[in-house]
Amino acid sequence: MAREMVRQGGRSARIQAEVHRTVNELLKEMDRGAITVPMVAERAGVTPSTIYRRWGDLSDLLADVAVARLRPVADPEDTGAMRSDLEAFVLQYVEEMSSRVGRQMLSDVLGTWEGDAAGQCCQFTYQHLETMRERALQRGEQAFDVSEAIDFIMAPVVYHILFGDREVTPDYCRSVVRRFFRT
Amino acid sequence: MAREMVRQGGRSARIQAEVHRTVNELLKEMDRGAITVPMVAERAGVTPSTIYRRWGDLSDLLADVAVARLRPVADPEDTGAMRSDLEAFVLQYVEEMSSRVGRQMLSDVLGTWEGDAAGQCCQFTYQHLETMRERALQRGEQAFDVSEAIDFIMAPVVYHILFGDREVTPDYCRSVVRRFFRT
DNA sequence: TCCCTTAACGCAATTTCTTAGCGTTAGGCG
DNA sequence: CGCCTAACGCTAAGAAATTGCGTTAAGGGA
Repeated sequence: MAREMVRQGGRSARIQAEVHRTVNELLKEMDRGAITVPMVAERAGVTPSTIYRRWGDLSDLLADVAVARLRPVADPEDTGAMRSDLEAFVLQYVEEMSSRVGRQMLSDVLGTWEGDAAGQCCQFTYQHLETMRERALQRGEQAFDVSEAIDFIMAPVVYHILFGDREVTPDYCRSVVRRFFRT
Repeated sequence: MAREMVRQGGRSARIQAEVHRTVNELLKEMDRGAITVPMVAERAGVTPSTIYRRWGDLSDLLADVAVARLRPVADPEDTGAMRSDLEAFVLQYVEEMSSRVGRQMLSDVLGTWEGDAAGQCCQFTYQHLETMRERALQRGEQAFDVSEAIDFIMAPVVYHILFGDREVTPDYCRSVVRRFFRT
């Protein structure tokens, strides 16, 4: 579910916003597994059936909220050089994703294939990397390949966040970027 | 849930096996989202309350089944050389994980933190890589670092399976291994 | 501007799933 | 062989999910 709204103004948009806000609020207060649709509905001031009809079920709703939250609001910071741009980006990404809530958002996104949530989030990353690549080109730097940056930088970081097999520290992030430039 | 059984013989073990078998069967027949606890219970010939008590809820059960299925039954094939060992391993891993069911198992494992399912699966990979490393040492090859193999080989492959942003073809797998040895 | 169409919502009844109490069965140990 | 109790089955109560139907209010056209 969470399809694009046919009607995007007024009541429908208000409810969507309110439900999203409520989910984010609950996500901070309690464990993801403790959240239920009726609970969200009551706090948001709507009836459960509204949520079920619009989003399908709880997983789809959570995935939809996650995608909305992961959707970038601005271009990645311009630090003046390609390498520091990449470093800043991955550090911020990890900062957001390795928290409890961030980790849960990731698995919510990966656990559903409604509206291709995973693909969408992936696109956000691609777009950011592409922006950084073009910036590098304009500076006259020897630019990098976006899909290689995914493989060398993003993939390891995401892997360790998801599987929890090692701390994803800032130092580790920097070492990953360093390794990328030694290819 | 899915804790280690206190009693590991007889009825308890029979039920666990039957429930696992049933889940795997259903996973082949229908979409993961269509499966319910009562459905599993009926087919397995047990009451729903047994499943709820033992596994907690559907996600925990699915994660438990996934971990059991991912648990290796044998050491990775010995192909005679380190590089071909790694290639064979990643090819088989991808073969299993990039199917619809495999993809679902992965997200089930990542979507729960009961019994550290994700960590367990990760351990299986580590163990296999470690086996291959030791084999390489015995052959007198210059062995690789296991955690680097994770970052260079497994992470990209898993990333693309999960996010679905590109086909993980055998050619791609081989190119990932090739890249690893050019470090 | 006002009306018409219909997407989206609220309400309520129904169905299905989940939880919990309690008695029963059957491992595992002395 | 018999005791202890983990684990199961049954059942009832509670919560969540689904569905039909009437109502509200976007959005488009006269």
